[in-house]
Amino acid sequence: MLDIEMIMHDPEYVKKALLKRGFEVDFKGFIELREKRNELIKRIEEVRALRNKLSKSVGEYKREKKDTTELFLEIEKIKNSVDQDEVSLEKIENEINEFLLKLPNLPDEDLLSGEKENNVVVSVNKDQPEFDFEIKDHVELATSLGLIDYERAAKISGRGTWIYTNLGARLEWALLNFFIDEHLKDGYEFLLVPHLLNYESGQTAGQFPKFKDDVFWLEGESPRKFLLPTAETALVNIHRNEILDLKALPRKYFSYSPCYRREAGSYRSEERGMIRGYQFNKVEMVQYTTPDDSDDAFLELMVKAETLMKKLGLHYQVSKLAAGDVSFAMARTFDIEVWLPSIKIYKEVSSVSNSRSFQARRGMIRYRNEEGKVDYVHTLNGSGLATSRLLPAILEQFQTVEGNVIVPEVLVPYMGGIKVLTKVK
RNA sequence: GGAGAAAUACCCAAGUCCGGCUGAAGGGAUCGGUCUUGAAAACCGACAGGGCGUGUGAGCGCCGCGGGGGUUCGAAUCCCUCUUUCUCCGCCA
Repeated sequence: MLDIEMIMHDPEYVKKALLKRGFEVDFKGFIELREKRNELIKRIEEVRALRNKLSKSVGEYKREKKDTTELFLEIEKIKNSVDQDEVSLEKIENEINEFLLKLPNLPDEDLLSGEKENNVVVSVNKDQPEFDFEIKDHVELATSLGLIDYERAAKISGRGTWIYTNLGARLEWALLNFFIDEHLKDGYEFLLVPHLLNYESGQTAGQFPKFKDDVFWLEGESPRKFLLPTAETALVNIHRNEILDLKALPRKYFSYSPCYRREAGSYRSEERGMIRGYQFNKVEMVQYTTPDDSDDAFLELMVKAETLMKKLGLHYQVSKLAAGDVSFAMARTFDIEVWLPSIKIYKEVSSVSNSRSFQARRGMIRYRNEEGKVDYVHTLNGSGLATSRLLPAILEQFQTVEGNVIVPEVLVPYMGGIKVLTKVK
């Protein structure tokens, strides 16, 4: 949610900033609604003040055994005078709210405008791996090495799913455990969250109302619940409607969860195997900070995510997203994209974002500053990392001429000492 | 799933039967002070926050006793509804 005062004071600025991400708005109607709202509030409150005063007198009169006929006459006169105004006010408040909930976050000043094409690669780790043999893609490798079973997954679930089998399951779990240990070392709090969330959580995170068709809803649940599309949705909601102590900031959390996404219509031909599915695993980091600290926190999350990639020894690039490619709730996003040799494409395995006060405003997540004043926190999140996309990258980047895969050194302890994935008989 | 009980401020807790002098007793925590070499204890003092409207401002007003609605001149208190927590029973990993 954007700051209403900011819109009221400088609608042109907001309009221009949103245009950078390709979002067109006109605030004229909105400003009129706000003005109308304030007018109504003034009128209603005046009448209420008078009524309160008179009602209080009734009590006093009764105690003193005075006649209250006069008072009741007066109350009767004003009683229904603002009924219509109250109805209008409620309607206007709803309209205002709906409008605000549909506005995306303002992109940071330094972002380029435009869509994906304007993303900028800001750094690269290692050279593209070169192979002097014909490489296999991760589907071939996973199948021949017995790591993934796509067919039986289709049988028991449907398309867009897979089963991690044997060493495949172990490798996926090794990644998760490795990441968890790294975050614990850095002092982040480990939370395992519910996967079924309520509507308010989706609204605060910024998924709803705009993207409520992108998640899986549970039938027959009342109030309705959806499957979390990322642990961020849960983590960013745990302090909803709270005022945090300054001493409690920054808060640094991480969680592992499967991520459930409908990905309606976004399936692309090169996205075979486990590049895009209805369910994938991810470790997610979230920070709550003061506004002053959020830029540092962003860097910290970035470094943490990149460090994991470096320790795995993968070739990747970091992209600074253009305003139009930054998601609805975020002011800035850097993606870490891993190289997939078979399709010669970099695919996102981590997305580090600063929402600034956008989510905090939606969820009334606040803190008390040095002067004792209440202000919104900043929320940030970063994948650390999406394992289900990492596994294909590891298979492809670390494959050998024999069709085996070298296990990244940092994962070997988590694999029970297994250094190479070879074909099982 | 069934049957009960509850939700009051940072925490505990009174008030709810019998609606008005209750924006809410009391205690703890916290903060400030006295005392002390320092600390503890004791004592004294402060301590309802938050949202919204209005005003340059001190302030004033509206809404706030889990959320939403209703009854009433007036609701923490009465009614409806939702959510959550606890206890018991059933079922189950």
